[in-house]
Amino acid sequence: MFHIVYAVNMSSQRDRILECACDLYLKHGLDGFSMRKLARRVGVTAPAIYRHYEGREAVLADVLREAHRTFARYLYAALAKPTELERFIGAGEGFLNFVIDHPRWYGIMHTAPEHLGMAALPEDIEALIGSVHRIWIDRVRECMDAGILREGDPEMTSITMWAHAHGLVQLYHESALVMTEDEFRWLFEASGARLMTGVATEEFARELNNRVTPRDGEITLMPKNRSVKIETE
Amino acid sequence: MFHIVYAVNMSSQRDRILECACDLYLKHGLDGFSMRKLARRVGVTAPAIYRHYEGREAVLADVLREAHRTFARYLYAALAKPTELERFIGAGEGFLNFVIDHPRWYGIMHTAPEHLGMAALPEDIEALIGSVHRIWIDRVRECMDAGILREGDPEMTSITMWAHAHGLVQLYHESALVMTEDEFRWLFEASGARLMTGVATEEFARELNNRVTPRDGEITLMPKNRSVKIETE
DNA sequence: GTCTATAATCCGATAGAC
DNA sequence: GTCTATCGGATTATAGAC
Repeated sequence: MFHIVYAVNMSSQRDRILECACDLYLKHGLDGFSMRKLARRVGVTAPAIYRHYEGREAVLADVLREAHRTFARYLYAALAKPTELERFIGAGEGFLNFVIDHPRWYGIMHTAPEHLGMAALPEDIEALIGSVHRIWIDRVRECMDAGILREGDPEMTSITMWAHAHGLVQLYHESALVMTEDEFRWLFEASGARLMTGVATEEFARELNNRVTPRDGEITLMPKNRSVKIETE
Repeated sequence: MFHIVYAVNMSSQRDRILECACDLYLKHGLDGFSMRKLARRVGVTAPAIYRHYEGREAVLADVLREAHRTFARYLYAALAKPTELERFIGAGEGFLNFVIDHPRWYGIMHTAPEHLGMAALPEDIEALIGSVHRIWIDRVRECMDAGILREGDPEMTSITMWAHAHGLVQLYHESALVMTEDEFRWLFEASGARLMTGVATEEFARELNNRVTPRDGEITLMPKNRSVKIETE
């Protein structure tokens, strides 16, 4: 009788290292992330890692890639929904689910590249970011067309909503808002609704609209979007 | 002829160290902050610092205190304004000015205490935070009474606006929004106005108000406020 | 109050044997 | 591919002389 061992994972060691690196980062954050600890977790000594990765920076770049890819998948799930409103809400839910499921990944995605030992973000990651921006802006645009959101610059409206969501999450994660996960889910929705309907009285809102400050000269609010393929499966 | 040297600064060394610590942190951030570098900046060797501070944590706590105190002073400036609306807008401007003038201080204020080597925030700093929350919530409340903001839970409305402002600043500081300081000032105001008037169409806003999700059971949205004295001068 | 000297750890990365 | 051994550097913090 033969025991056949398939060589399924020819280059598996790099994958194993990446997996451990993600675990390590997700558990102990950026500060607790060192090549030595990573090696210990993989079950080898530190120099062995360097056979598979150029250095710490390269490992972290892969962790970051994994984070962005997972994030994109959470958002892409909304695209399958049938109506504009459902896709819009679905994108918000995807965001919320991701930040709750993977707070540290969300953290590393908002860490300055220099802090990770990189001069700049790798091109493919920037492309991933751009594509996620595009998903979101497209949802806003189609909701404007569908009469759900007010007419206006979709990019501008996107940023207002993005900042609000991002800020809520940051405050929650840094424990400036002390509450349970369930309470935060409720807060996220309730505060989002408040943003939709506005916080000013109708009277003051009218007054505010009359003193709009138009701005000449365009601002590029979000970095340019590049196309990128995402495995939806 | 005598040269009289007054001993004006009896305990000045601690103050000098704190000043250098703030400089060091403001210039090189949390990562570039070490007792040795601090000592070099002060002009002594590292062990000398320990005569005046218990350790790194104690120094950082003082830096943090300085940051919060300055922040509070920026906000308190708005209290002198004559009308509710001006105090409200003044508080927003104070916030914006602070985050632009002192991005790193804003950063350390939103750094997890453990990351600074502390088990928890010192009580007096927590009190400072509480008093700043109170300033802001009071501004919202009086604008509700004055018919500028919609009636509702002032704490809830505060959080929506706070999250939006905080999120914008975070994105700007981490260069997710690439723009000049002037452009950001414009964006901050324009996006704030959007938050005031709402992003949804009136039709959809009505629909949204009809499916409000009431929540039974109170949530403590912000940590309890304690009173604290602030030097306004 | 400040110094020199040093302990005790950690880090990233490399050389060279196997 | 992995190991041992090590380089060269950083850090917090302390002991003891002056």
